[in-house]
Amino acid sequence: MSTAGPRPRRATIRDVALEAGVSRGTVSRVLNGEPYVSAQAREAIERAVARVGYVPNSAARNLATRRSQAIGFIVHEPHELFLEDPNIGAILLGANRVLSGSDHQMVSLVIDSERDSRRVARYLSGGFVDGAVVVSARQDDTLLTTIARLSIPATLVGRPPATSRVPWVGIDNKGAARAITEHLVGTGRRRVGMIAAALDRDSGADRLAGFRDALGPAFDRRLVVENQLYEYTAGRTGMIELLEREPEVDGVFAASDAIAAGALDALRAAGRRVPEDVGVVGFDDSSWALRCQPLLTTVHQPARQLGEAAAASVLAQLRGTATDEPAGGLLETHVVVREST
Amino acid sequence: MSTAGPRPRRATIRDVALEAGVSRGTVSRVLNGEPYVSAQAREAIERAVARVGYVPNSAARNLATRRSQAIGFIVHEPHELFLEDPNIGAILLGANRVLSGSDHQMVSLVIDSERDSRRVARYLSGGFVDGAVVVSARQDDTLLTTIARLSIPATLVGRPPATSRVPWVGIDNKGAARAITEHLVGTGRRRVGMIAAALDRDSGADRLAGFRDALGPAFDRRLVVENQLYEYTAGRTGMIELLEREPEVDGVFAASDAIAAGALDALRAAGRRVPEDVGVVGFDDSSWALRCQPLLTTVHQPARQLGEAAAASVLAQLRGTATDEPAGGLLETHVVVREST
DNA sequence: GATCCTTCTGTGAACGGTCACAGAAACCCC
DNA sequence: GGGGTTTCTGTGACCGTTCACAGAAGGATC
Repeated sequence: MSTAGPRPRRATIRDVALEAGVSRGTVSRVLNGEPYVSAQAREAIERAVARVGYVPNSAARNLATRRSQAIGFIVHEPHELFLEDPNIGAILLGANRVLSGSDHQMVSLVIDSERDSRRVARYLSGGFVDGAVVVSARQDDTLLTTIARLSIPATLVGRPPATSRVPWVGIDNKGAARAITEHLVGTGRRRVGMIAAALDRDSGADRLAGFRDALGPAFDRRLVVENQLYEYTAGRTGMIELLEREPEVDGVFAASDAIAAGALDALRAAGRRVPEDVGVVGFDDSSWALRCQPLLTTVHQPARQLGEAAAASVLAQLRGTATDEPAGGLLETHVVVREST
Repeated sequence: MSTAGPRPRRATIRDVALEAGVSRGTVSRVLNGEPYVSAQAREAIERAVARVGYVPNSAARNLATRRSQAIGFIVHEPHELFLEDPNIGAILLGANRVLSGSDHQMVSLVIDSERDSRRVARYLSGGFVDGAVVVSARQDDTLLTTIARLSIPATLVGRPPATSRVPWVGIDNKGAARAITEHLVGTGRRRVGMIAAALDRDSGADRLAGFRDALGPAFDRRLVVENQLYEYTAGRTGMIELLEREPEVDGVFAASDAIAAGALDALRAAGRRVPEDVGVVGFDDSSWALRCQPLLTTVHQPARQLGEAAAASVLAQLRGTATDEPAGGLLETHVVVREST
């Protein structure tokens, strides 16, 4: 297939008007479902649209309305994780469902470097999107500053820094972490460790805080292994590290299901039985949890609903119907007991 | 949709012209890096751009140039798989790399129902994208018809139906399947089965054909279990089914790594040792392969490069520099021997 | 029958860029 | 100094919509 050639000119609103014997204005009104159009004109226009194969030109509409009908879905994670993490995936699906339901296009943007960050900032300023859902922003994210400066309607998934006034949706990571740690301790574990991750984000920091809370005086800093990311390999190496530091460990709270899966494999390789020798719990209740052997006890997090809520919040801001509480909404979590404890 | 509130008016090309004391035309030329602009004017304009905080308006540019600077990335799979399948993810990353490198925005579109299909068709006709990369189209896909009708530059990942003249990139699924089956047989297996999937697509059908080829007269239809999708659970149930049909089975070709991972878990649950009792091979060399215990022998597929090649092909079509061979390019694959055989 | 709604329609001016064209300025060569 | 390039600049038309405004037609009310 060679030359792009001049694409065949497509039918415009004028062609439709001509064909239907009315004016552009009337056609526009029909297209946008406005009242005050006679049934007769409406019908003629609909027939004309079909006959000339008219499709609205979005660029022209965007220019005239100064809106793009697109919402950015911004993820601040390495590209790989964006695809691997089922949690982010579920949030994305939820957001997409709500957005496409209200005739908005979702545009995914991944930030994985300083360069990406600038590119995305430029993209946001360029009027490509009317609003944005921001996932896993860091506490010190420059993106949040950009958004505030441009006053683009945006909603965060996860708790923003205290100083920020951006709306958000999230879960009570601290409370949930406390709950699942208490469950773990409740199965009679004495030496409980944690494979933590992403401490530069609210989710990571809060999960560690909840863990510490639950253990109280029994908390031992030595039994906490820290990682950058919520990922499988971090679980594997983290577990090996933990076994070295404390061979007697009999309980592990992994900061995510993927980490737990890695930890389970490391434990198996080390000849420990789960749950007999060591109890393991995760966080997320993502597809990893059901892929584990044994099936993972974890915190169910309503990831899809988080995406839906965030998208709905952005749309509400766009319509100007946002309730005026800048604070965020917390969605419910609960502990799901399976076979690993 | 009610009032969105008047966003603060942003600087336009006219403001820049005024500020720099030149005309719109000259500003436009500088912005697009055209020659024939004096150093003096160029400098004044660059300063003015910074001073007024000018950002080009894409809708206006798109309208005038009749281009959108966006390329669709269309995946015809269930939403879940889109996120779970690391193979698709790698293709996506490759495509994105090439596209963002040449200043195009990639827009992902997932088709998961007849309704989605229509929505995407409308999207394509709406001039939202200048071209498209299409992944995992079915053999009878109506999408291909739409693309042909609109004559949108597009490239398929995977071999299209014989009748279609759309450019494509892919791998030799049949040859690769034959090669890995031969490897499996070469380790002394006598009763070799296959967990096949996605037979309605070229990849699935070709992998089965290659398997059949390799076995020759030893091929036994009874030892082929069929599934809809390339997914973990299909591997698990497929393996159980296979063990029921033929308890003596000592070799398994899984149509994807995810399927192989499921098969491995089912084999472990059934008390079979891998590779001692049963040899297992997969396909893709995705992140699943390294997550398996034992590590999976598989076919390495250059997924990322497939994405890059497909994107490059679309861009070439857009520029009109496409070589005039409508046929596709085959990328190399090779067998990676690890621990499971 | 004059007045006032309500319903419906057409028109011109944006929206913010690009592009072709015309013309000015500078340079070169005889 | 006249003619021909080459380099640089400004202008008006256009891309395909929406939107505000003006005005026509018809019905109800006095």
